[in-house]
Amino acid sequence: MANIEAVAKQAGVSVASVSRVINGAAARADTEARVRKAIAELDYQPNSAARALKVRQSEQICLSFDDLANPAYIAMTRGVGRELSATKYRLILSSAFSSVEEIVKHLQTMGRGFADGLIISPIYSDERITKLISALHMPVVLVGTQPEGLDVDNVYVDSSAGIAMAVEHLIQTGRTKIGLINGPLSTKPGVRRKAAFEKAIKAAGLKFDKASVIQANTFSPEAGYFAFSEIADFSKFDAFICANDQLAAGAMKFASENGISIPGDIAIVGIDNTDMASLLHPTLTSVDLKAEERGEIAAQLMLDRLANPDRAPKRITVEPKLVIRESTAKK
Amino acid sequence: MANIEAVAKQAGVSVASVSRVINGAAARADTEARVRKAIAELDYQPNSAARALKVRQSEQICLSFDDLANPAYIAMTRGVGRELSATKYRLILSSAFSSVEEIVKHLQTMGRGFADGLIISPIYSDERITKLISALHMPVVLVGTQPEGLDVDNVYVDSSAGIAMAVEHLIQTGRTKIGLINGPLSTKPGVRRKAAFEKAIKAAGLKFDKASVIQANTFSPEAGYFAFSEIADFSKFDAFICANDQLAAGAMKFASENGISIPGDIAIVGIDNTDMASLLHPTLTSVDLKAEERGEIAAQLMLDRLANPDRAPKRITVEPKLVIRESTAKK
DNA sequence: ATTTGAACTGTAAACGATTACAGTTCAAGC
DNA sequence: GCTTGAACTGTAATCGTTTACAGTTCAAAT
Repeated sequence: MANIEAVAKQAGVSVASVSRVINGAAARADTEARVRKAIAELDYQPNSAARALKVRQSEQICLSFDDLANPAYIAMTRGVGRELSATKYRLILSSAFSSVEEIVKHLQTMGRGFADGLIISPIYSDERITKLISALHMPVVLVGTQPEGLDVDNVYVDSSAGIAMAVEHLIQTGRTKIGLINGPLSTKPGVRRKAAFEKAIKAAGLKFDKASVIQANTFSPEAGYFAFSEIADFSKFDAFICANDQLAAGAMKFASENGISIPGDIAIVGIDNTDMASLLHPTLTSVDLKAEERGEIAAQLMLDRLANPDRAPKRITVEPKLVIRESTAKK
Repeated sequence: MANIEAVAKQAGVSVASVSRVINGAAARADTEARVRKAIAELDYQPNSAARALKVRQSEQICLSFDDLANPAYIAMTRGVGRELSATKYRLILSSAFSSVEEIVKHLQTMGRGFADGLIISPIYSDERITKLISALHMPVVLVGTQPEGLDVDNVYVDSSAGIAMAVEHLIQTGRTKIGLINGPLSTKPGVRRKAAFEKAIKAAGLKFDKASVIQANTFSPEAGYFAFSEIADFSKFDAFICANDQLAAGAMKFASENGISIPGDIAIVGIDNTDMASLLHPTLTSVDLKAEERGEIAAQLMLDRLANPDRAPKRITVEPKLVIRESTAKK
């Protein structure tokens, strides 16, 4: 494969001139023409490793999250990808972590300068992760709740506000016996949603009952199905908020198989407003946490930070939005 | 940031020794200990660009496909990612192409050696792409139908056989007036599914009517919904095969909104057997094209090829499987 | 024709690793 | 203590770029 020296020789100029033509610096018209011709003749492509070594930039941005099966993260990836596609930066994906160990290991290999920046949306909270992130010699944008002692660019969505909206909406449509199908408490969203739910219930003037929170052990449809199947007495409830749409979909499946009418007997609201929400039957009321938009914003923050390394960390807050559909129609 | 020379100085050895310790070559126990100590003290991480330049390997594999919104590709990504996660290779994602132009442009920048291999699953067929792939100085694994004149590693699923299974199943459950909601004819799957459908209908002894093929203009739920909404006379049909699950989901939504009973009036079978198939109402019979498995196999082929650059191209065929659910229950 | 300064070009030194090759150390066997 | 060969270590060249700096060209102004 031809290198820059071969091109220079072919064009009868110096390597410096070739480099300048490639990188758009000024050159005499005929110099440029000869270089371009030589490049075409030799089918030359600059070596990106050599360039990265010299200019100390990889032109790659790494996106890291925990669960490639979760549509919310896919949406986020789409947002990041779209924002990056018009730039020189490439998107590297690191995902499918099953444990905190793997995340830590991954973050450790991050230090090798193969990426210019890291956009990370961790759902597990662990001190080691916090420590490693702050030791990273690289710009970091954190999507999600910022842990204690970390001060990096951050895009945040107030999911508590979203849950409050959901509770309010359920009350307005005549429900008072509201439950929560929550995700695992080992995750940050799990912890936060539970707290937000309790707060919202109390704020609405209802009394909070611990038994109204049902823990699923993953954020999957299967877990939602199982959670519903474990409920002994559905008469205690007239509505459920589910910690994400997938749990909601699973729960609705159990309901339809077991003659529980939605929204007649039980209203359901999901979280994330993923594509499936409008395809389920009945269509699913869901709190849109704007994953795609958060991805876009994260990418913008990263690009901004890369252009401007010394500015103070920013935090951008995204407002959730309740999208009302059939699954919470008035009784 | 410390480099290998700083480590060497700190440890009182040569850079060569440091490099050898890092890369696992033999060293005296006390040399190794001192190097490791220095590495820890300086928080040293080898520079991957320098390494890539010298050893002529980027340790990155690029996965490229057209539509990040399509769950089938997400599943494929999961397969590739899982297979790669135990290796030294990182996964780069290139996606969200909207046009052939973008794909071509992308493939052109591919030549720069930032990846050691390319796994590509193109849905648009275009001569330029074929040409560029064969001009690529890099191992390529193609997921999908291999175009004329390309001879690279290939993982292939016989979707025609899958469609034949679907037709057969529909006939067995008492349907004879079968339609196809097809994807765009500008894509390879669109073209192939149409041909496969016609062939399967004839093979089953039914007579093929051109009007039974309805063209959607994307592979999305919206397009499926719209396709169904354009059907003037549903009495001409008692079943539809949809070119993917998303089209099927959209069609089913239209049906449920318009009092068309599934499977009572119309049976539906999807293609891809994505996660949503079992969550829809009724649950969706679907032809599993094994996207995740194809991703795994593609990654294996790539790793094998990287370890063994001179072997002849292989083609691996995956068998589709019909997963029967409620949407095609007997009348 | 000469001056002048802008515009361009070439030389050579980096960037940070790997590795061939030659030189050194070291334990074992005498 | 000496020889021997294996095991280890260090020197220095190399990978393919970019870019500071010095040198050259060239058109316009005198």
